Amino acid sequence: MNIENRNFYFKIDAANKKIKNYFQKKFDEAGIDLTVDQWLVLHHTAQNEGVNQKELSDIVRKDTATLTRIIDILVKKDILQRKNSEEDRRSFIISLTKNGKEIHDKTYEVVKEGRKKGWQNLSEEDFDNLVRIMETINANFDEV
Amino acid sequence: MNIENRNFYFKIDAANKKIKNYFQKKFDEAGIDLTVDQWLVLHHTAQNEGVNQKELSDIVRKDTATLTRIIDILVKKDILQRKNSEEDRRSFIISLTKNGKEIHDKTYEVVKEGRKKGWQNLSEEDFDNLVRIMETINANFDEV
DNA sequence: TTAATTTAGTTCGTACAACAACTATTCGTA
DNA sequence: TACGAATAGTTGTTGTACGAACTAAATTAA
Repeated sequence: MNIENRNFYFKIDAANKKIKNYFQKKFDEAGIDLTVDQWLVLHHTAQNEGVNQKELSDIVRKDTATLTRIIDILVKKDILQRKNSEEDRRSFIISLTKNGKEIHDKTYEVVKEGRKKGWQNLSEEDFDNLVRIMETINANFDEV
Repeated sequence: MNIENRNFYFKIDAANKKIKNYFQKKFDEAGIDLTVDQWLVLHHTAQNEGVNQKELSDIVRKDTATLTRIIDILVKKDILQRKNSEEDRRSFIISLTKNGKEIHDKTYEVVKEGRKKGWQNLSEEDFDNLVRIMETINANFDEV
């Protein structure tokens, strides 16, 4: 196939939406009041205790404006909390509330089930290839 | 790696955003007044002359509500046109205007350049694998 | 053939994505 | 140390995503 006709974006975008919708449906069914993006922020906060919003925005790959709004929602839901940084008065340190920890644990189980389901008929090697391809594309589009 | 820890969605979502942003930047630089999603609708309309909105929504993988709004915008921009279907008075047949054809041709060149750039350091086999993996995931999440 | 159901398309509400403009604070350098 | 540049975070705007409610037309069933 001619390289110019490799419409990988369309394929990736379609799968991306499908995955997101599936996880959202599972959250809804499980009575979990979170969007998939809210969960991503919760999850990466759980795995990176003590980071500020700027650092978190790099980790979750959302710009700071988007992240501000998602954190606002999660704070309202008593899942995350902002604390003033002692080193930098412009910054907030983000962490999970007690409630947030419980919701994360519960939700993580649902996520793991979804990952299993999504990877049926695919191998370890497929995963490695997928990651490599995604990261190569990412690098190809870095800083023109 | 434990299957449950294969967070493929996060990888795919990150690459997806990167690709979309790159193409958008190229459109902007080329003076093309289209979003990437608008271009997708334009492109698939060009390749499927004579379909109605419902059929087009399946083809471009956007729900009918989203598609209605994108078509509204493209009609305002004199790129697409709605014609009443003769078989079904609820339906519109979507097609390109003369201007739409010109914009599609011009823009397609930019898209092809982007595809080449995005696929650097990747092979024919990688493309086949990517397509297979995306389609397998899609199937895995079909109709639970 | 009427009545109930389904379908094509639109509109509404909420959330995410990106960019731009803005405030407050910190950093770099003269 | 004082001033200009850079940085953390917020807000506004436009566009897309999706479910839900809705209209009008087509289809199916009684």
